[in-house]
Amino acid sequence: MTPGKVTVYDVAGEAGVSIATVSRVLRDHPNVADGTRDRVKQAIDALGWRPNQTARALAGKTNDAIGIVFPDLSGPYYAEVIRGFERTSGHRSAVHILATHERPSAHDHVRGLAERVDGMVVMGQTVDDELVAELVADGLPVVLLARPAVGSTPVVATDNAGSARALADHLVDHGHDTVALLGDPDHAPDVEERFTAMRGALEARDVDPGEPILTRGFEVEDGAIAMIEAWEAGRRPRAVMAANDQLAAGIYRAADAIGLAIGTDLAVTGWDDHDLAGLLHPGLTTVAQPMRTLGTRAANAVLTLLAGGQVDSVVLETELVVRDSCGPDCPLAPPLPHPSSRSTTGG
Amino acid sequence: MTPGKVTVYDVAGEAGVSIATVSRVLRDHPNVADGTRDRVKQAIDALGWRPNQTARALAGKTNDAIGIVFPDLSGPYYAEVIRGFERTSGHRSAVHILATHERPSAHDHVRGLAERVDGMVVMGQTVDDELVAELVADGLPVVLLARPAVGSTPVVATDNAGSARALADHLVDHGHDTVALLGDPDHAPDVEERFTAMRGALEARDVDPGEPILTRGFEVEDGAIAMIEAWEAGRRPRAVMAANDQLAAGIYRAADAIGLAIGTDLAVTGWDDHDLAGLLHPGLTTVAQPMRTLGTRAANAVLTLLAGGQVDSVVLETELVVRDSCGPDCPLAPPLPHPSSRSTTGG
DNA sequence: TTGTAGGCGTTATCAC
DNA sequence: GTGATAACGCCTACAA
Repeated sequence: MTPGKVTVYDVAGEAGVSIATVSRVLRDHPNVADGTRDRVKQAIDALGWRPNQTARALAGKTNDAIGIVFPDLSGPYYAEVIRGFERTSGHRSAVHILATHERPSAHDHVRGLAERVDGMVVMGQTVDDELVAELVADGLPVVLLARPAVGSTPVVATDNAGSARALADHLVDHGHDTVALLGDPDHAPDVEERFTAMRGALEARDVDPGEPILTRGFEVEDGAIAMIEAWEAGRRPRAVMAANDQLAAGIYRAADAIGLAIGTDLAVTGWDDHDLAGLLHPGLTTVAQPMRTLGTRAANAVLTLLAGGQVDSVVLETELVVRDSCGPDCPLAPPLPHPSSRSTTGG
Repeated sequence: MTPGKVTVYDVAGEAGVSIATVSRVLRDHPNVADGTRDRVKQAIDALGWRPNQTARALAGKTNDAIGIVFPDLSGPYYAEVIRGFERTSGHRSAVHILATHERPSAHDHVRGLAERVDGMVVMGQTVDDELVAELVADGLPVVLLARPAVGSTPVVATDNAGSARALADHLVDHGHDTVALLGDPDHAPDVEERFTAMRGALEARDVDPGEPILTRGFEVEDGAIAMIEAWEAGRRPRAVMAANDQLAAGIYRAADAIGLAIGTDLAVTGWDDHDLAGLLHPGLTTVAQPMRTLGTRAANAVLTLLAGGQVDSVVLETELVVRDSCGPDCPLAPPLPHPSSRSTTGG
């Protein structure tokens, strides 16, 4: 049986035709007599033949695959993007997902991936500009996702600056006059964008955020540690804007340890609208990103590129999700103690 | 420039040798004169040659890649597994991640992936037994992850039954005598295992869990909806054991809507020890799985298989994480209002 | 130690 | 319509 070993030659022999004809039938080429076509088709599934993908790729055609490179896969963010991506592109190509995890070998892995796909999506700070440029120069269709532009390569992104400013303004409206930023802008371009916009909005209202409280990653634990250390070092913000929801959750934990009440003693905001964000106590004020749409758009973009089309960059809207962690008596927050009306399933 | 177009022939020409020698140098074959080796190496990086992976694979050798198939990528579970997996195998091979999302085309995608890798890890209910058997029969090294065995294919799994029983017992110890199961056992073999064990433990203590409250998925929203519907249908459990933490979080939401207090009116347990589980209010009692280790073990297993070695199945220990959602005055729960001592970064 | 030549399984360009 | 046959880029006996 072992269907992996059947080749065009076997099928051709079985059907009494040449391999060229088998190939034509496979690719639905018009110039094949109906009778022949039937015979070949019968031979194909009699033998259970499936064309060897590697050989097909070598012969100069397509890999029938698209690659997507992520910095990491944890958190609520990526899974949804992938979902959107696969829903859109998965019917036409295989999707190879690569997580670089900031490994030094990332460069090689990306290059390796590039050889196995027909197009590639690059998300965040995973691949440096130089490599992106090389890939593009090699003729590989590339789409950038939530990442600064490189040359004229199309970018699909979400609006960081707008919501960042809105969030900062909202905090100032609450009366907070000492607010700090918490995260690691150096390892995530979108975080850097957010921080820059937040700082701008705060300074415009005469609030100086000072130096960001640096974290060593973007997990709950990282946020808790950084916050506690900052506190012990004498930092006394009344409001902290975290780079994402998990770091924000870390602040909840730190507040617990320090003896601070979130919302009253210390305002906190996050980013992403994590699926459990609304169930924290108090509910976390954050920013929702259209993650699945991000994936869908990226997929459509590569597919268009593959088809030889032109793609323009897009910036998708983000949405403020105001709950209670931003401060007491929030004019925008819903009334319930556990604000939970917001759906997490998204669009 | 375009390095993608350089071939062995170019390098051979540049170095004044044959392609065979180039190939030998590349593969560190011993029988090459030192001088020749140097000349070839210089030529290689003078031209920036990188062997074409597709051609290499076609020539009958290796794909330099391992595949890993997941049912889905959302939730706290998979990202960690992948992390462990890539840490271990990533230096030696590329890793192709495939999420099937229960698509009907999953079968084809898995077959397609099988052609591009040297070995494969299959997690959960993503691939039916028949296909697994086919792949194995075709000679592909396969490792099963958190999935029922198929033939003698090695399985890496976590202990579902033990912790499930412990969790059920703990609930009964709390005095709960009407407990329900919530989830979708039909679409996740590990959930089925947990439910079976829970049911057994409950019945041994004369508690009848009745029919599980069925959900349509494993997201927060799915849990909330199912719980509310069950309540409206007259179901009145005093304790609910959810299949995972997200569904459990959904119960928190439902409880809010219904007007029930988690921990007192309604006990809840989850599974996975989601990174925010300890920050829910009250903290969620759940079960921690060694997710990264799961990935590490799986990776080691395929690597061993690739090297021609033998691999035995393993079952990794899981750990009860008792917080407050299981009921008031829990003898095992930590004293703080927001129990948060447990690290989420894992081992 | 090094080179020649025949695959690996398709696709695609020619003739017929 | 159909069939040889030359790529595609590399690996690897087998020779030299």
